[in-house]
Formats: sequence, structure tokens, C-alpha cells
Amino acid sequence: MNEKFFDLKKEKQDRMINGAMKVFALNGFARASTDEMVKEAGVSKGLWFHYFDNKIGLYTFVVDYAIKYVNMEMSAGFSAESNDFFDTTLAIEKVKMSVRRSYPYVPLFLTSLDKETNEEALEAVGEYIALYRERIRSIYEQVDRSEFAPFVDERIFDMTVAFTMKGILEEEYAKETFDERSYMGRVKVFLNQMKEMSKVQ
Amino acid sequence: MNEKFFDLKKEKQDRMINGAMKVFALNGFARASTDEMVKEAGVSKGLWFHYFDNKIGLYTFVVDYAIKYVNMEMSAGFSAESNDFFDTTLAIEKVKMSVRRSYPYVPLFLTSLDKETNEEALEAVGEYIALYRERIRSIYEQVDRSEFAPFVDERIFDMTVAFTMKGILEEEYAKETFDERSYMGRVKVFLNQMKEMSKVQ
Amino acid sequence: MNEKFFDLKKEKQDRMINGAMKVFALNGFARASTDEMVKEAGVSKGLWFHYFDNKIGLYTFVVDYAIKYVNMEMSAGFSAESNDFFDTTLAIEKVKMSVRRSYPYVPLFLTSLDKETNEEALEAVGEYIALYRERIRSIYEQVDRSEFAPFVDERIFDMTVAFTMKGILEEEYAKETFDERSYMGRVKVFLNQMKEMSKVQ
Amino acid sequence: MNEKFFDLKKEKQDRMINGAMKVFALNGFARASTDEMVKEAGVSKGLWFHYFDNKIGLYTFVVDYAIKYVNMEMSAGFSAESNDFFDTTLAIEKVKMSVRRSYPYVPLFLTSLDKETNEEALEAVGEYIALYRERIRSIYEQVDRSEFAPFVDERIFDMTVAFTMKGILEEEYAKETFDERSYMGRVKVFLNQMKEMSKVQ
DNA sequence: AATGAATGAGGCTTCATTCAT
DNA sequence: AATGAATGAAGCCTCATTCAT
Repeated sequence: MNEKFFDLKKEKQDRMINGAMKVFALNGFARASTDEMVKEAGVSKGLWFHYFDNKIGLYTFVVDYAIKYVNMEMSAGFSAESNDFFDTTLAIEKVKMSVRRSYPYVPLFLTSLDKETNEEALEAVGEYIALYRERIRSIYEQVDRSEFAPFVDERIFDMTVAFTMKGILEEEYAKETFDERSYMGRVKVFLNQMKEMSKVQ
Repeated sequence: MNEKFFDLKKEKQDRMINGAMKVFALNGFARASTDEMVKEAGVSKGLWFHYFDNKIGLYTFVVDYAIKYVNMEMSAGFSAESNDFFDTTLAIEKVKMSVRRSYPYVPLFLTSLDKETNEEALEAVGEYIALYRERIRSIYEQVDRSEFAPFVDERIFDMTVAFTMKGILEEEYAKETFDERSYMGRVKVFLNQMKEMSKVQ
Repeated sequence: MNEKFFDLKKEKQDRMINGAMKVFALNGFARASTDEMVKEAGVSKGLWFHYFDNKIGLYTFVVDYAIKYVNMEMSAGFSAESNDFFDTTLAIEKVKMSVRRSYPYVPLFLTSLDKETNEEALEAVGEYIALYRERIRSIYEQVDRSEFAPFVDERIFDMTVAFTMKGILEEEYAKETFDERSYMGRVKVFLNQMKEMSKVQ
Repeated sequence: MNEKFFDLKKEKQDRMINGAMKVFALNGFARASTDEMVKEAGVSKGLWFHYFDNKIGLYTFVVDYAIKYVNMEMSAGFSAESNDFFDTTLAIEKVKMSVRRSYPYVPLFLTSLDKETNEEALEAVGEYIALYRERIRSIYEQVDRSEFAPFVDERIFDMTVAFTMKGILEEEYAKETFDERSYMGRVKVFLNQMKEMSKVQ
């Protein structure tokens, strides 16, 4: 990419980033249309390719940017009241929602990365994603699971939570407009039930 | 479509069906390429359009076929040893795996329908899918949940199971080759844990 | 072509010939669709190519056939009551109409040859057409023009008649169904006026 | 269509318009190939669809353009020295020839519209053509026919002139290159003869 | 910096023609 | 003799990318 991108007015940068994320998130790499991004961002087609060599370059940039931003917000705003599993999970979701206020499609975009099947895209972006996953993993490493019943296998449990929350997120984004309250409500109800089910009784 | 399709040698029919399912499942309707299907099936491009009027016609056919086949296998082979929730769920997965032996991409293809965003495709196929979902729902209606602890909300529980199993399936299909043993192993372990967690203790 | 074509039942031969003529006449060589001919004639696609090597071979055959048939009918049925220009012209039209009863599209088909722009088609068929035109010309050579006013140039006059009658024919074929009475009526009225205008007064 | 088309260099606009007209005029709507137009005009295939949504949109535009241009030239340059039928007809032909110097295929293209059979094309373009025909008709309404002999039926006479001149035009266009002098020569000779034949003697 | 005109490969579909039965 | 399944080149159109301004 062309580093001069960052000399643009912040507002224009963000319009471009949001346009790209939205279209990538909703369509995946291969089906994402540059024309649609152009319309979404209100910027000329030529400009995209002035700053980003090609579609894959843009994709790489946007993935990187999204992850960096989430990491930043985590470092800054992350504050699980405790290191309880559920508090932690909820805190991560709160971070996502806060990111969403600046970059509305980051949560869906990150989630969409799992679905990506285009080999070129995966090649270019695999490492970034691994880093992000590692970050999340490391947070969970420090989580206190002492209240979990002995029959609860950590990996299965985490997988269950991850897949389900991803499902809820996608369903909420599939609605006309994303409703943060509705989303967080469903997440809390879900986590509560998982808490009840997992604890020693 | 041209009904003469069914006069073709079964093996050729299946090559075409499998080719179409694979490419649709992996790419979604809009991005699925007829050229790729043609290569997968080892037939000429012209032949597709000899039997199927157009892409949407082919899609409709394949969705219909997949669902009919699963329904058939369910009617024939479905045998939950009991009407226990977990036995039932496992029995459904066994049906999917048995279908998979004839049509390797049916399970992923059915799952992929949830992601479909193309309006034309949804229009054409919405009804079939609704029927399939209704069938699944009606099975779960007769399930015995008496052993569930009182704090287990049925809808949240089912959603959790559904999203997680979909996640496992997609992960397994993302591997080089789908390994039925690996998949069923993970499913069983998951369901066992959910059983432990949900029952009165 | 394969001469065994003539061993087919006459009725089938004619169905094929008429189908081809109709589609060629209405669409020109290049745009004429074999599928349409197949439907028109109720004969399988393979059969066309069994008897005629390719589209151009079929075209050649049909042009040849149409011209031969018209020539035959002329030799047989042609009987201008006199060698007056207008009687002769009318007699030719009567021949066309009689041909039309066996091969409904022959008159339009012959006319359509003038519009043909496809080089390959013209190449293949130019000679036949020249023969036909020569035949017509030779008939007119023997026509008595003694009643024409001196200012009437033979070539211009003939051209005027030819173009106008072609125009009338095409207009009549453009109607839902060709109405012989309507056509002959218009022709007679036209010729009468030309007669009035051309004679010494 | 994309109105930006008119911002292109006039020369390029005209190359595209002429390419389209030529191919449409010679082949009719359905058989006209965009590839051929592209080659004629020396521009890329993509560009056509940048300016014109699709083939029918291009066709509509070109018909409209041709008619507008002829109308304009008529308003500007039309000057029958008298309202005599033959002077008027000749004046119209002069207008066509003047248009031809900028857009060589307009006269043939307009003539070809009568042959058009494609329903979609007729639907899109019927109104424009009707307007053009009405314009021509209204000119002839004011023509003085007082010198016509009483046996001359106006409608038959006009039809004769129209069909014959169309025939001459098509013959001239069928030659290697259109020769204006040859064309106008034939037209004049033809009209003179018609004049002689139609007047009271 | 910014635009959008311009390109051409690739996508879906049609159609003349071939071939197995 | 007869069928129609099968092929692939060509048709219309889209879209990522380049380039002149």
C-alpha cells in the first residue's frame, strides 16, 4: 500500500475503510465489488488503486487495520471486573461494540474471516488472523475456571461459546440495522445460561 | 429443467449434482462458477444448459434434490433409539453422514443455505428450505426434555447446539478432506458435555 | 447433401423443406436457428445434419429447390394470355401463388435472397440466383412494350415494378397470415395504375 | 445510457455511433454483434457497456440519434424549391445524403428499421420511428399534386415511389462503397420518369 | 491528489455441429 | 433411419485493474 493514505483527512480514510469492510464483510473477498465500495465511500475508483495496489492489498490492509484497532481498544478499554470466564467474555464483546461505534462493520468483518475460502486472500491474511486469535487465546489463558464443574472440558466449552456468539452476531447483522441492545441482551442471556450449566451444583 | 436429466446414467447425474453442490456450497450462488462445476463434473458447459435452463434453475434443482434426499434418508433410516434430545440429534447427524456417502457436499451445502444472500436465489429456493427447517423442527417438538434442569431455556439451548454443530461441520469441511470419524467424534464429545451440563444434578 | 433425402416420404421431405424455408425467409441465413427449424418440421436435429452437411449445405439445397420448383411451375403452368407486360407480370405472380400452396414460404424466401448479406451464403448460392433472374429476364425480353409511351425507359420501369411488388409481398407476409386475395388485389391495382401511367395517351 | 458519453471527443463519439449503426443496419438488432461494433469503432468492449447499459439501450440510443439528426438537418437544410412532389422528394434525399457525410450509415439504418422483427427492439424504438414517419408524412401532406393525371391514385403512387427508392438505396449500399453521385443520379432519373408518367398529357 | 475513462479476461448463456445409440 | 445427448466457440455483459488528464 501507499503510506500516503494516512495523510488523507481522517474522515476520508474512515469512509474508505468502512466502505471496504462493509462490502468485504457482507460478500467475502472474491465477491466483494470495488464498484460497491466506491459507492459506499463516495470516493473515486482510481483512488483505491492509488493507495492500495490491488484488491488483495486492500483486503490485507483492512484486516490488519481492524485487528490493530480491536487490539488497541482492548489494551485501552479492556477491563474485566474480574478474571471470571463470563465477565471476560462479556468485556470482550463490549470492546467490540465500542469499536463498532467508529467502524460499524469490524465485528462482522472479523467474524467473516472464518468463512473466507479464497486461497489468495487466506494466504495474504493468515498471519494477521493468527495473531488476533493468539491474543484472544492469551486472554482466556488467564481466566479463572475454578467454578466449572469437573465434567466441563475447557476446549469444548470455549468452542461452544465461540460458535454460538458468532452465530448470534451474524443473525443480528442480518437484520435491517444492527441493534446493539438486542445483541448484548442475547449475549448476556446466553452467557448466563452457560454459567448456570457449567458450575458445580 | 429438462426431465430427461433423469435418463442419464446415474453415475453421470451424480457427478453433475456433486459438482454443482460442491461449487455452490463453497462459493454461494452468485460467486459459483459454471466453468468450475463443469470441470468438477467432467462434462461440457453446453450440457448444463441442455438440462438446466440457467444457473438459478440448476440451483433450485440442487437445493430441492439435497433436501429431498435428506428427507428420504430420514424417513428410511432415522431411528433415534429413544426420543432423548441427544440421541435424536446424533441420529440426525448420522443421517447426514449417510447422505454424505452418496453426495459428499450435501451437509455443507445445506448449511451454506443460511449464508445465502443473493435475492434471486433466496426467492427461488426459500420455500424448499422452509419445508426442511419445519421438518427438523417437528422432530425436535417430540423430544423429551424432562431430564433438563429447570434453568435450561429450551430456545437458548437449541440455538447453542445448532450453532456449535454448524461450526464443527464447517471446520471439518475446511480440512483437506472431510473425515467422518473426526466429525462424529467431535459431535459426540460435544453432545455429551451438553448433556452433562444440562441435566439435573 | 445426402441424396437419400429423396427416399424419405414426400410428406416428411416437404415438412423439412418448408421448415427450413420459413426460418431462412424470416431471419436470413445467419440468424436462422436450427432449433427453430427442428420445431417447425417436427424432425430431430440429428436428421438435418444426416442429410445436409451443415447449415450452408441446407441453405444451398433449399435455394436450389425453391428455384427449381418455381421454374417447373413456370414451364408447366405459365400462360400469359398475351405477351403484354402486365399480363406477363400478373401471370408470374399467379405462378408464385400456386407454388405457395405447396411451399408457403417460397415467394418470401426468394425475395429474401436479395437482402442476404452473409458472404458465405451469397458465395454458395449466387449462381442459382443468377439463373433464376436470368429466367425472369428472358421472359421479359419477349414482352411487347409497343404501347409504352416513348418517355418510358424500360429498365427504370421494370425496376419500379420489381421493387414495388417486392415491397407489397413483404408487407403481406408481415401480416399474421398471408392472404392471397389481399395480395393479388393490391398487385392488380398497382399494375393497373402503372399501365395507365405508361401508355400513350 | 450514461450521459457522459457526450463528453467524449466528438470524433470518438462518432466512431462509436457509426460502428453501431453500420452493424445494426447490416444485420438487424438480434444478429448485430457487439464484438463487430467494437472492432469497427476501435474501442474496447467494456467501454460500450460503460456508456450504454446493454444492447437494447445502445440500439435505442442510435435510433434516436439518427432520427434526431435527420430531423435537425431537415429543419436546417430542407428547402424544396417548390412544394412540387418531386422537388420535395429530391430535397429529402439531399438531406439524407448530407447526413450521410457525417454518419455514413444513417440512410441505410433508417431503412433497415422497416425490416426489424425483434420484439424487444421494436418495443423500445417504435415510438421514435412513428414520430419520424409522421414527420415525413406531414411533409407530403402539403405537397401539390395538381399536375397529377386523374387516374393517379395518391396512395399507390406514393407507395411505388417509396418502395422503389428504398430498393435503389439498398442496392447502392450493397456495392463495395456507397457512391453518392450514382445514387442521386438513379434517384433523379427515376423521379423524372415518374413525373412524366403521372402528369396530364 | 483525484477522477473516471478505458481495458480485457472471465462469467453466464446460446447455438451450429458431432456422435453414440 | 433417426434420435437427442454432447460439445465448444461465440455472444452479451461484468468487473478488477490501468492510465490519461
